[in-house]
Amino acid sequence: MLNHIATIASTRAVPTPPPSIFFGDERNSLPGVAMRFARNTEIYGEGEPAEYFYQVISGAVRAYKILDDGRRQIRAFYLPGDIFGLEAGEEYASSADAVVDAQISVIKRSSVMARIDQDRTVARQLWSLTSLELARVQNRALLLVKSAEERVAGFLLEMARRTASMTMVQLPMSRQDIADYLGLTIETVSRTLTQFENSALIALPSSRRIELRNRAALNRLNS
Amino acid sequence: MLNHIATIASTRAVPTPPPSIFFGDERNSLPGVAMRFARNTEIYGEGEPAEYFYQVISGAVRAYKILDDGRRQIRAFYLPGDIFGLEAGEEYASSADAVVDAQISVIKRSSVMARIDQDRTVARQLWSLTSLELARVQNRALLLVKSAEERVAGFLLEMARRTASMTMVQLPMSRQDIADYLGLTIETVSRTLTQFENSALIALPSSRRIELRNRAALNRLNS
DNA sequence: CGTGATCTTGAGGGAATTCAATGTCGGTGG
DNA sequence: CCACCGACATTGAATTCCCTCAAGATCACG
Repeated sequence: MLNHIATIASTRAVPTPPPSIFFGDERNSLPGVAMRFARNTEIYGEGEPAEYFYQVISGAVRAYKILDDGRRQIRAFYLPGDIFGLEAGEEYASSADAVVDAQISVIKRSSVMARIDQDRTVARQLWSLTSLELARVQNRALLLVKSAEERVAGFLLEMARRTASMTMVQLPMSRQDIADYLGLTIETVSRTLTQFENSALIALPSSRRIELRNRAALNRLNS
Repeated sequence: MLNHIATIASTRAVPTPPPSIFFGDERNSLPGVAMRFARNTEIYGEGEPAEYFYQVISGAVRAYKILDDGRRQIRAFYLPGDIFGLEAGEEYASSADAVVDAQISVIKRSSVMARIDQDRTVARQLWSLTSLELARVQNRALLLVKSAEERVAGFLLEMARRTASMTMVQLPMSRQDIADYLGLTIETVSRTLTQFENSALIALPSSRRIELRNRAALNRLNS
């Protein structure tokens, strides 16, 4: 929708130095091309030929699917270091766009596939990464059968873990994004967060900054 | 829980002749060893070292996870022809047991991995199969954010497609299994089915046999 | 300082769960 | 053969949790 031309410097702390290589070992790596995507711009669309693999350098990406009735399901958030768009099939199964202005390393799928024959570790990495993605989706599916409290607690803990921050989580995404990721409404997400605040599980210095004040209790909710 | 010793012949029609090979092409296949698992017996447990890959020959298998509070989430049902237990990591991420008495073809993971170096198609197949599993889980996650009607309709259509039966679906699993798969209660599943019956979308000659009488309407619910 | 986007809060309603009772089916033993 | 038994399934009534609709509040930005 909105294509901000200006490039906004990401203020979120990058937890791990994003590797500049996609596949292979250090001696024999496949470098990607860095690209910039403005906030809310599409990276690829569902059903398009899967010609590229991607890795987040900075910013954040969401993969999503729009249902026939207009509802949106966010399938994943990708943060710096995360690889996405790894399709074994010929087409992307989801759409992806930038949550905030993002730097993305892009590599041609065909060049990775060509490397498979020479470098056996590449094939193994493709499998590993897909398997990791599978585990992530299984975990989200687990969230989706739980109560709103459990879902939000699980989300906060996941974000804290992935940004490697012990207590302070800086969210790049809106409440609507969180709601569409957790299968809840924006109001329920908001209410649950204020409830957590009232119970002193978290503090909310601003709507996008969340301080985890009682990890043990949150973990208990995560059951 | 119950370990029936007697082997009950599966009465469910096998939709596709289950292939006897796991990996590689026809000339160069890796055969598995056929094993029998009685109803409700465990095939592997979550956290155990992933030493084998499996393929269903006959019967049905469920992969599941037990939550801390005792709830059970069924992550997948595997039917004849389906391959499961394909872990890239060292441990199984779910438990698996036989829904009904089942014949399972078992192959050592290490023997498959050894074949990778000689046969490049094996690596590709491992990736492909994991990617297929990923797509299946994404689809289930999509179901989990929908209404009870939509979930049950989606489940029926999925089962019809996978058993390649146009109208009559023979369910190997109980209502509780379906409920744990769809993230609903057993009562809601039952109520939704009778509602479908009253609306003439399905017929229920017995609780485990379901005739799809109005696919178009079911598809519409699947939105 | 105004404006639109985002977020929070409130009230009411609805869908699914919970709790409880009844019904049905298949297998087994009298 | 049929009557009983346990497992499984259906149905009903009450409750709960989350959604919907609506109104304010807050924030970012021009």
